[in-house]
Amino acid sequence: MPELPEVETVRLGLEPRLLNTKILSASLVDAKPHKKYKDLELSVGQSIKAVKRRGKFLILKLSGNLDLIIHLGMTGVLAFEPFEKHTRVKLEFANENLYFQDLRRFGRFLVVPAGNYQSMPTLHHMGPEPLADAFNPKQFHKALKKTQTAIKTYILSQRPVAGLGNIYVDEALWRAKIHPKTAANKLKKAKAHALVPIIKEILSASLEAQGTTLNDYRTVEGDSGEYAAALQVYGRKGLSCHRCAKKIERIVVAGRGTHICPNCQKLF
DNA sequence: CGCATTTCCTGGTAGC
DNA sequence: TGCTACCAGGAAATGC
Repeated sequence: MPELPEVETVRLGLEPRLLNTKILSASLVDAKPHKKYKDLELSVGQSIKAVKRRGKFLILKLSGNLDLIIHLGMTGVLAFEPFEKHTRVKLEFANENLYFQDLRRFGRFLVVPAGNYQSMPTLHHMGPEPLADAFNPKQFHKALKKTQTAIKTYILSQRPVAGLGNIYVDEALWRAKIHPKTAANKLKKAKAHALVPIIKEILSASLEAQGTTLNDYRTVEGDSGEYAAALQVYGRKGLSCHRCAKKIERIVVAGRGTHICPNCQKLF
């Protein structure tokens, strides 16, 4: 599913084609106006002045002091060629159209006043970008002190750091030898510190591979990401841990399928 | 406020 | 074979 490397790959594909183009029409296709598809008509006649990303959200900065916010959810795909099925949104430009496909309708596509994210709590309270200097060991350790929530759950909340979803959080915790149920404020300082460069390395490597394609995710050009081959725990239930050869297990944390090596990741 | 649980949504698949 | 039940999960809503 689209997490930071996937969304950034999509952003890079969109930017050169959307910059300084005018939205001629914005229409819902097999979707009704809803909290997740809102105020699209306000984007009509506006020009796209920047194509940004914050965590897993794409933010198109529009000329009329508006932001067009796109979240790919689990199955969202953007492309300039029409899809056969599950198209939800079509944006028309002078020379081409942008289509949004979303099989399971977990995605969002909405227009808000620029920078006004009050109605989007996750975006509003989002932590630092993981590849930026603001995400550093000292600050991360400080953030983890704020709650006793399980470390995996807290990272998924986007508050201590932005952009990680179920795949990369499992990968990072395995690399750092941290059990996902460890209370955030109980994590040893050394472990918290170690997790920071690990997160940066995993996300950078995945971005280099254009992300992880398991099922739906595609680049704007329709290509698959190649990072799936590098996954160490996610989707490897019953297979051998690449570090100690014990079998990878699948547990549930905060209602999410969670992959761990029971030998490398002990809960203290 | 903090934290846990439920909801949304649909194609694939396990089980009978 | 054909049906039902359940699973996947990001973010918001709801519950306590």
